[in-house]
Amino acid sequence: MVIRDSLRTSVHDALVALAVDPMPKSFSIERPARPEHGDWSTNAAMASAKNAGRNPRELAQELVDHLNASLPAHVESVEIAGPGFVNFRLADTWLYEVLAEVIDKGEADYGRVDVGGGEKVLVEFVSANPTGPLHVGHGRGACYGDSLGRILARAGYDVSHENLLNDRGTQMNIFGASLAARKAGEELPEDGYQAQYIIDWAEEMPADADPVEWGRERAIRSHRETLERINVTFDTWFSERSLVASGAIDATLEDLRGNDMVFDDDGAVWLRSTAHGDDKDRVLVRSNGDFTYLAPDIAYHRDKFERGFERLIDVWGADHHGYIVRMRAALAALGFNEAEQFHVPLVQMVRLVRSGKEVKMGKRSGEFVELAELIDEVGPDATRLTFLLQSLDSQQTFDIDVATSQAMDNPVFYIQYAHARIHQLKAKAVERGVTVGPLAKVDLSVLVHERELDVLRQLFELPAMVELAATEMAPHRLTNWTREMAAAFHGFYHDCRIVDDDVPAELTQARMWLLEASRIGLVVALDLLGVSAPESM
RNA sequence: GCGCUUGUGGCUCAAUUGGAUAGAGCAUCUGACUACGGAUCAGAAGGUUGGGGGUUCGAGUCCCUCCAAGCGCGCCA
Repeated sequence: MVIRDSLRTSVHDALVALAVDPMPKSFSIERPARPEHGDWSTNAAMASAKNAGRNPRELAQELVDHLNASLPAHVESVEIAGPGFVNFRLADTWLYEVLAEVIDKGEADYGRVDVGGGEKVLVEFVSANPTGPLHVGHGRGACYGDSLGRILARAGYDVSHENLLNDRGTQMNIFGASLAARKAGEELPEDGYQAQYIIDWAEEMPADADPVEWGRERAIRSHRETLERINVTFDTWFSERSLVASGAIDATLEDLRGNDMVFDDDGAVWLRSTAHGDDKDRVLVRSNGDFTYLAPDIAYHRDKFERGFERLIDVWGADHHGYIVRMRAALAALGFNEAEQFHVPLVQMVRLVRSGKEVKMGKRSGEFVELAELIDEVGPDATRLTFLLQSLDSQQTFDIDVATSQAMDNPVFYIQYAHARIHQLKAKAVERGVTVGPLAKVDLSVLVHERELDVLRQLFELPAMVELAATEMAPHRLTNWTREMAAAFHGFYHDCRIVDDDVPAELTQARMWLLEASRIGLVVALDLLGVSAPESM
C-alpha cells in the first residue's frame, strides 16, 4: 500500500478507537516543510477537536500514545508538536518501496492517477481566427491547453483536444477582401487589415483563387505548422461554418425559444440571459439578419455536449472574461449543468521583454509579435517551458534574454541537462563494463546518503503532483516539480559517484537503479509539459 | 462607476487550497574541480506577503475596506 494511504488508515482507525465523535470531515496527511517535523504529519487532532469537544493538544497526545502502541508500517516513532500536530518519523525503507514502484510502473504508468474515472473531457484552446498568423498570446494558451490535456489524461480523464475555427462572419469577410485588394493592387477596404502578412499572402495567392477560401486554408496551415513546432496538436479542428451547414444554430435557437429564453425586440432576436445571472440580455440575431458571435458559439457548446463530452474546458484570453457570464447563462438556459461541467481558465497577457525593454512589434508585422518569430528566436523547448513556468492567473513577463541563455539562469537547460546527464552516466557505466542486475536482486538499503534519499522523496511526489495539477488545472505545478527533480538529481550526481574504483559494486548497482528511476520521473514530467528529453545537449 | 485577474526580498516567480520559522532561480558576496561533460554543487546576505481592520488554536491564502496595475463592460469577434 502507498505510504500516505497506510498512514491515513492508521490515523483514522486511531480516531475511531479514541471514540472521537463526530469524526472530522477531513484531515491532512502531508510531508512537513521542515525536516525536524518528521517525514509525515497529520493535523487530525486539530481538525477533530472543535466539533468533538476535545482539547487539541490532549487529543493529539492520545493519538500519539495509541499509534506508538502499535506502529504503522515503516514508522519508527510518532510525536506531538506545536498546537497539536502529530508527526511521524519513518525508516528509509519506505523510500525503497518508492524506487521499486517507479521502476515497476515505468514511463507508461508512473504518475498515472485516477481522479477522472474515465470522464470525457474536451479541452478547447487556441481557437484563433483563421485570418492571420498566431501571435505570442496564442502561444501561452496553446502550451497551457495542450499540457493541461496531457495531465488530465494522465489523471484518468478521457481527453480530446479541439481547436475551433472561427471561419465565418465579419472578420473572415474583411480578411478575404483585404487579400483581394492587395492582390489587385487596390486600396484596402474600410477596416481592412494593414499587416505585412496580408501583402505576403496576397502575393502567394493564385489569381483565380477565392480569397476567403484560399486565405482560410493559408491561415490554418500557418497555425498548424507553428503549433506543431511547439508540440501542440489537436484531435479535431472544428469549423464554425459546419454549424450553419448542419442547421445546429437554428436548432439551438429553437431550443432556447422552446424554453422561453429568447425574445424578439427592435427587429433583433435576444437571449434572455438576465434570467441566469447576466446583467443584460444579449443579441443573438442582429436586426440585419446576421448572427452575432454568441449564437454560433452557443450552438458550438451545445454540440460539444451532444458529442458526449461530460466536461468542457475552454481556454480563453483574459480579454474575453466578460463573455463568460453570458455563455454560462446560455448553457444554463439550455438546461446544462454549466456550474459543474463548464470551466474557463483565462490566459492572462504576456509581455515580451528583450534587453530590459518591452517588445511590442514583430519583424514581419508592425502590429504584433508572431508566435513563429518567438519560436525562431528562443527555440521550441524554451518557448514551451517558459510559457508553463508560472500560474495562468498572473500576467507573464517573457524575458527573451533568459529564454535564450545557454547558462544556468535558464531553467530549460537546467532541467534538460539533468536528463542528458543520466544518459551520459549510463553510457559511461556501459563503457566501464558495468552490467546492472535485476532490481529484485539489488540491495537498496545501501542507499543512505541524504542526496539519494532526496531524489526518492522527490520522485514520490510526482503522482500527487499530477493529481494536483489536474484538479487545479495548473500545469505549472508540474513545471515546479520538474525543476525540483532536476535539482535533486544534480545534487545526487555531485555528491555521489556511481561508477568508480572505490565505489562498492552493490552500491553501484543500487545507484544505477536510482538513475533509472530518476530518468523515468523526468521523462514522464517532460512529456506532460510537452518538452523534449534530449540524451545529449 | 461596475466586473474579472493580479499585487510576495533589487528582478522573475513558488507556496500541496487555512498549517509549524513564507521557499526557489537570477543578480550580489564567499567557497568547492589532476571532473561520471562545472550547462554542476555548497554557504552568506536580502521579507511588516500593497495599507488597514476582522474571522480562529493558526491567515500570503478566507471576509470587509482602501490603494495600485492589467483586462473587460457593442445589434464587434
